[in-house]
Amino acid sequence: MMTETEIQKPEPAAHARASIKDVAIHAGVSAQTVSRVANRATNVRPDTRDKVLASMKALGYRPNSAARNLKSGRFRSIGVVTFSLTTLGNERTLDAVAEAASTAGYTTTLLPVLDPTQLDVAGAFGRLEEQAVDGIILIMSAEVESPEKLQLTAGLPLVIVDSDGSQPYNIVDTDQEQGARLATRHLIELGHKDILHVSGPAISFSAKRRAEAYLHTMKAAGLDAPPVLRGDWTAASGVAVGRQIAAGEHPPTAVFAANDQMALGIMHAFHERGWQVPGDVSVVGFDDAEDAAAYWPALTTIHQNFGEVGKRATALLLSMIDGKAAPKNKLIPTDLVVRSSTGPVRGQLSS
Amino acid sequence: MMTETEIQKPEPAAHARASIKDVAIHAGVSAQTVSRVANRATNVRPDTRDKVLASMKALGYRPNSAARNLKSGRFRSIGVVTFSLTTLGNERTLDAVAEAASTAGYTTTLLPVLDPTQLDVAGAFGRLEEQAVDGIILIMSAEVESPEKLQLTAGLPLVIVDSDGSQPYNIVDTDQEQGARLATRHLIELGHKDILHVSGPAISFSAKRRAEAYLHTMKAAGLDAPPVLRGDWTAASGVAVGRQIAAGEHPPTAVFAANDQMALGIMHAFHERGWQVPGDVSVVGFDDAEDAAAYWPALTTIHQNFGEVGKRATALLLSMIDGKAAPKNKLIPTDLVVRSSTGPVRGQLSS
DNA sequence: CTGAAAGCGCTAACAC
DNA sequence: GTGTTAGCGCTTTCAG
Repeated sequence: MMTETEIQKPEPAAHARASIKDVAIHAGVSAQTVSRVANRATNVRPDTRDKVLASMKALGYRPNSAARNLKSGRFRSIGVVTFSLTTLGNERTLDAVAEAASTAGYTTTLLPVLDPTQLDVAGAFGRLEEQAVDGIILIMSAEVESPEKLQLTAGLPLVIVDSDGSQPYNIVDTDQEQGARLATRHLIELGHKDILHVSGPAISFSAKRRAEAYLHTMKAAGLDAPPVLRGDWTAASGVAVGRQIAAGEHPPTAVFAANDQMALGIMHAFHERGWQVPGDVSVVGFDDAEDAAAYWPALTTIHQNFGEVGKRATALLLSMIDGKAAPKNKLIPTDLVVRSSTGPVRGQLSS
Repeated sequence: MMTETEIQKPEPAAHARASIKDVAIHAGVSAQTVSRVANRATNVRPDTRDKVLASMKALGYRPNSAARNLKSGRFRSIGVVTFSLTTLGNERTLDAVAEAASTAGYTTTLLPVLDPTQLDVAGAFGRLEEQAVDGIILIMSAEVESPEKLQLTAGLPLVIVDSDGSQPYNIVDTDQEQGARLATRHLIELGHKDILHVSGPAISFSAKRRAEAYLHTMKAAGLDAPPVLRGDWTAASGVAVGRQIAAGEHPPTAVFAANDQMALGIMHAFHERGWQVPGDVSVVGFDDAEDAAAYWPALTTIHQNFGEVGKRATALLLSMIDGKAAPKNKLIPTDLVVRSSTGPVRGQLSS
């Protein structure tokens, strides 16, 4: 039981906001005039505007975006679906998306999918559409097993970053094939013949496309490609695979890792084994991670333009939201960044 | 001129959503009944519910969250203000925030501040409050020069991650002092006396607190602390500082870097110089970056529990949004992770 | 169990 | 230049 003398603040949410009406009353004008001032309409007399501005300040007025959204039918926010920010270059793409969106006056709403299999459940994906967003960017990195299920977002504009390209959606992605070709050719041009590829998880479209391009490029050069090894994108898996390579009977003279983190781990394993990089074996990565130049040795890698991918994806989505037609399936080219982890073939390794 | 025979879809935004009214008409019931079904109210006859459900499906009905927000006065979204996702552990904190928020049924809205000085402008920060969020988490990493200005968010619940602690806000952060003490003591216990500290940017509170704790710990052990060197958190700056150290006359036997990226760069510079780590000089980092174990050598570092920081910050903000009182200034402890970059003092370095 | 009415805060359209 | 009216889509009363 509570005593009646204790006055309890009744509002559950402590911040009771002043509405446009309150300001109107306070300033002795109509709500419409307050609205005009808030929206910087020109047809308000200066002294009226000042009066309203003063009242807004006095009452701590801030427009209620829910009401604005309701009127406009727009949320001015784009949803980004991710599985994890901490792996891969997802956060770099997200950063670019957030920046591009912000520049366009949009906010970015994170719609994390805690469990990838969730997406395969109709209901779960359907929930996305209830979110206060005008469109969705799916940074999936291919963890979705059956993208057909994405049909469920039929109602909202959707742009996919990273996909196998077989889906009827708008896709913006790094040109994986071109990048993998660049990496493989670089090694071939250095004279390497025994080039091993360490791929990403089987489920990943990017990994698959990089591996395929590697295979094609080897074949085109008349080289035999040894069986592709597989990591899970993490540096730890790179260490494991690297040790496996280092323990093998026929060590390659060069390794093309499907991402920089695995390349880092692979080099770690090679150092453990006492191999010189690139003296004994050359290593190329993929991504151009922020720290790649500080790895030991500085990593030769394929520069992915995550910023451009994020920017393009956002621009595309925004134009879809505006109902404009837009070009689909934009592929962003990569660049080879030669640093110190690759070199010409030298002697034969003593195993 | 357009021909009249061509029928043009008039909607600017291509996705015309069915409203609750449309469903009501389609199902031959009132809008209320549809609302009840949508909200899983129990008092609806099963066959009525099925009828409504069918209509919802047929029309592709999805509730409009703007309208809901307007009624409820809540957005069920928390805003996260960041300056950059790509540096530091920001994205790991963000990931944890997004996950915790999602679990609580909240969405996470990114409010990127493209230019840190923006925050110092009253108007700019004021805009945040117009966003469709119920509270704000500021992951500032101390790039704000005058946090007093944050007073401007008076209207919305606010939690700050990383701060100098002098502000009257709710703060959740890693226990920087404890971590830096751990790192410094570890080196001292290994017998090191010449321990150099490479700090982060002068503006950063974390950097400042780590440096102070290092200084205190050295002093407490009766050791002289050489002047603190300074990087900008990046691996590149680590390389630069590392080269500076490697070129110096009196090389230290150990270096405590204020973050892992700089430690990586410092080790890179030492390798260039031909120094063994930890044979000639030991290196400790701070953060326990995802790849730290794959650096060469595997980096001894201070594990920051970003996940816990993000989770706590979110929990705190959520309870503030619910108007509950909450403990403030929660500091999350760190752990020392000993790997292979630190060892006992050996011989004197030949310079 | 279901429906009708009212209103959340804002703005477009139209008065004056 | 300013006020009035109406309604965005939904939910919370209150009636039946």
